[in-house]
Amino acid sequence: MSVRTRFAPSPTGYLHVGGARTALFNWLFARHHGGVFVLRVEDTDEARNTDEAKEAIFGGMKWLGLDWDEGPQVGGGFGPYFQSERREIYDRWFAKLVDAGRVYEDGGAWRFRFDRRPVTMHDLVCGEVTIDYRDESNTPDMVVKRSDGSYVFHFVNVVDDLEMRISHVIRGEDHLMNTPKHLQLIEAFGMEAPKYAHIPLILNPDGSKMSKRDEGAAVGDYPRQGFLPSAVVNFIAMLGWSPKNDEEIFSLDELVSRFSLEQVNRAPARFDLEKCQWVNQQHLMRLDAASFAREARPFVEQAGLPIGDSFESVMAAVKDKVRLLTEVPKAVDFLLRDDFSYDDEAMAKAGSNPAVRDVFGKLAGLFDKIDEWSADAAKAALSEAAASAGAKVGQMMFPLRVALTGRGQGPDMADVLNILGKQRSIARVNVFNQKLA
RNA sequence: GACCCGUUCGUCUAUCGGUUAGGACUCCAGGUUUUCAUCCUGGCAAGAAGGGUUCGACUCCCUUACGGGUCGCCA
Repeated sequence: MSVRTRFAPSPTGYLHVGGARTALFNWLFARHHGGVFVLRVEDTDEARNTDEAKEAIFGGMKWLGLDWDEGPQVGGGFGPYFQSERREIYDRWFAKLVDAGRVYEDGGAWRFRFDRRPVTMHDLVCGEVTIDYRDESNTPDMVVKRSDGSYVFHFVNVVDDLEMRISHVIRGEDHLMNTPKHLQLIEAFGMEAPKYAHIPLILNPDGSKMSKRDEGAAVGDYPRQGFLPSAVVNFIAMLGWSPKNDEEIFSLDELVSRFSLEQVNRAPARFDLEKCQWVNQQHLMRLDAASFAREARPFVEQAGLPIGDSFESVMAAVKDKVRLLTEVPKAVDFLLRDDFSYDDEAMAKAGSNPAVRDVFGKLAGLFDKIDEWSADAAKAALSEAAASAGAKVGQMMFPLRVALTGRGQGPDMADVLNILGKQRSIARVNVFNQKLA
């Protein structure tokens, strides 16, 4: 039996992390088994559907790298993939229920008559779960067709899974109690049910259910907050799934080869933004310099900084120092432009050593005498200046940092010296000396 | 309220009856980096509670507590 999974969002809001993870698990499962991943839009609630939401969902999935083999924009042999366009198919399946005598009219709507017996499902994550349908108060016959003629979720969802030959339904645990209903419907149709896997929900840090508006909930916010899609995917995969060992940083491809439903946990997990950022940093550090520069560039441009010839080496100098891409502009502005400001606190600290004036007074001249500029040569010059002033070179490194960058922290000094080069270094030392005076 | 699922450091998790209960994030201390970050070392920190079963239970069973979910002509 070939594996066919699906993600079936309703376009009533942006893509949130819970939905994204459901999509991810379906996608990973399909890719792992060489199967097919279907995207189906459940847009039966016309009042709440919006085109923006639809675009947000498509865009969010593409950003995460979750491509679909069948669905909107790509087509497929089991379309249409918008439920709003599948009316005739539903009418046909509804007729089967009528013929079988399993539905009855109630107030203009049509209800499905449940079989009053215990229903057992074999969930791939939760195991065997039995719901007793003899207790009618807890399981009233459900409406499958509204009085306005439209069909409800349970009906269209089941019909589409059947029609689209879905083999595995991986969805949030909030659907666990719906499954017996779906099983009864499928049985009434005389069809074979797909396998079900209900994955635990994602909670807020305080344990409440994560929903719209909660911090970190909207996938659409992640790109501009400086996250890499591979990091977000990695992080949400670890919320409810574990490789069962100590590894925790994975690329999308690595997740595909390792993923299995047996490794999905049963307990809900809380969303921890701190760790998500740490995962992002790990992914950033695994990028090669050119890729990092390409990812960071839009953020640097948006901050209004000039992209010079040294851009790639500048990016390489800060690659391992940021958690989010949004931190890049601040980390490199003094390398990309010369009209930066000097931090007062750093200046005060740098100037607190009385030897600094003497040392730096000589430094520009020594720099100027260097024929072949390099970080080592510059440091040697600093050593010489320090020695002649009777100061320790180690104590001059911080002042040098302030002189060249205007602040007390930043990239490695060797990187700064190399990127700045001789003339800019001399100019900055001169500016520094004027500020000291 | 009824029904269902769940419960290991603050958080994400490992453990398939016998372990000093491991790793990671966060935090703290020390080291390296002449700053910060990275990195290294160390530290704080957990089996919800009570009963069973067993030579032995975090692991199996029951009860309670707590958390989450579901009970729509929403999806």
